[in-house]
Amino acid sequence: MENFAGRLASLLSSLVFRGASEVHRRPGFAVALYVAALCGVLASTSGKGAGRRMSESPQNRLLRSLEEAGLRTVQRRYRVGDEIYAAGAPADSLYFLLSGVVRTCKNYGDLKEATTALLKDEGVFGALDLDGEGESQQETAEALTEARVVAVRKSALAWLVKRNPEASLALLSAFSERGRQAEELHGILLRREVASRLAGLLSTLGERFGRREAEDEFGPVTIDIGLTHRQLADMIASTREAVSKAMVELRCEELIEVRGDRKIVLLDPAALSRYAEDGSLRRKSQPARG
Amino acid sequence: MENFAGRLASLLSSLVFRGASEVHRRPGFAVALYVAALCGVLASTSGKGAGRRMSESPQNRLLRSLEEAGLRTVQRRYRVGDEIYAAGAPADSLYFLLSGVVRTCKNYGDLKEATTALLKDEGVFGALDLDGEGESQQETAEALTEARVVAVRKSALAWLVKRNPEASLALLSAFSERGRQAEELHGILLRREVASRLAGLLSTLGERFGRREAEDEFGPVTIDIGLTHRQLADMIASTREAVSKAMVELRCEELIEVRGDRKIVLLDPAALSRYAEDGSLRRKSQPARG
DNA sequence: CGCTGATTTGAATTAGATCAACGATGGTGG
DNA sequence: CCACCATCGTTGATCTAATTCAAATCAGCG
Repeated sequence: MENFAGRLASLLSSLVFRGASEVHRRPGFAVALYVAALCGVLASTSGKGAGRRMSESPQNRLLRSLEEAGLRTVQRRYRVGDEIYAAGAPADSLYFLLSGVVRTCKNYGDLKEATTALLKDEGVFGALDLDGEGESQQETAEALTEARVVAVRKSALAWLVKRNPEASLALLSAFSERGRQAEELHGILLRREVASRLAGLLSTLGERFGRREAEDEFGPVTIDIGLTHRQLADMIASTREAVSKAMVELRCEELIEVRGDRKIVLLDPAALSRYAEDGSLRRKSQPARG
Repeated sequence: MENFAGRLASLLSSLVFRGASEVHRRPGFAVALYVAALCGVLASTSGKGAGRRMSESPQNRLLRSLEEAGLRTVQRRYRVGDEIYAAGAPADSLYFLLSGVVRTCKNYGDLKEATTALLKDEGVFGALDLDGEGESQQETAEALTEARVVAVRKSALAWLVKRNPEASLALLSAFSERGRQAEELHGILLRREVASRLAGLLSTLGERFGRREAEDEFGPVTIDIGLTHRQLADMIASTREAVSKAMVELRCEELIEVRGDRKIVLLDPAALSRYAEDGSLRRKSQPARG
């Protein structure tokens, strides 16, 4: 397979010509590169392993590349409520979520805080760039459940990106996934009524954190994380009380249901997202327009 | 300089080992790579040119890499109001703005539309990923002024990323810049009062499109694009009328001024952004708290 | 058991969307 | 050049929806 030869060639050439100048700045990297080359070779000679890698998530491929390059990464475990980083902390690393749920939130107005992103089991967070070394985090990240997180220094990622094209693609993919999610939240915030925003939020939470009750494609979906009304409110720019009232409304419409352990069940995801679009269900059956 | 040797080595190795397998799929690419290698070498031997390149914007470096690789890119000019792509169009390309102002907007609820991004003279737009080839655009993009735009097929970018590490960094940088902007807009949308959201919006528009009146660091800033109240309203999830009233309020507070040609002048950018944070200026001098 | 924090409900208040009307502006076509 | 029309900016009145304030219930936890 040319894949094998290609990887070997590019890794070696980087090593010989470019890595050399890095050696005095980053002792140990030259060795790491040799290791990387060897690992790459060994991995791709095992046909089955290579095949499985193709179906791996981009993030896993990226992290594996880091390991293979022997770059030091810090994996850490957090418990419920633990702070991963606070606003103002140096933004010199990116964080990759391996398992658990993490949320990032922005503080503003001195006492208000707003959840800006919610990640589960995968995804990158931290200031999403590779250059802003000197800057500081704009938001706070905390674990909502037990979580395993890998912190990678941006300089290490930049180094890897320059040498490993697969890693570049993986990182780009991680960035764009986050972009997609941000856009989705943005769309939700544009709705005027609280109930609409809430419906939209629950709808996308269902898509991302949902667990289907049955194998039924359109059946009920349970949102698998416990969220307080306060947290929901923080995501849709509203208040606890308003969320509480909106929940009643959605329950009356039989769009959702709240289980004993506070988890939310979307009874009819499709109708819920329609509700979010239309602002409400005032006109139930008016498909014909114009 | 090792830079020169490194580039040559990595380009050639890609060509020999990896490029070979691409040839039958993409005729002409092998030749492109030779050209790229040559251009790279020639460019970096000219000391001054290499120096200038370092200070080039990442986007320019990226586009230059594309040219150097001989990849076909489509540059197009648009006039005021022209549509660059519509929602639903195939999302197989990314668009790089060279000059002019472009806005992207989302339509929802059948007749409402919301501006999701505003770009000037540079920046990437279109669905920001390299993989979603089969998908379609979720938003519409249109030129607000005369604009020059380069459309690049995602497949070409992916191809380039795999071979040119500099391009990867440039693309990552472009993505993260958009991410930053999206986050900023997100933060603005979270404020409750229209006047606050408007102040926040004008504040960031000032940073991005502003022109200082004097060399004074904190002096007035003029927003260099003409925006109607309707367009402002579309960015902060509000209405023309509400924007009109909020503008009066900001004018009374002497935070902004509207010039004859409708351009908005931020009289005190710092105070304006404070206004956005606090929700208002009710307490003018209450720095001590607790 | 008495905390604390989450949820729920209600009443009062206010912000903003909606509706309507008018002058100003700017572009179009005769 | 002017009549015409569409859009823009502005203002006021009205009405809905959401925030705010207040208070009661409930749940988990040390």
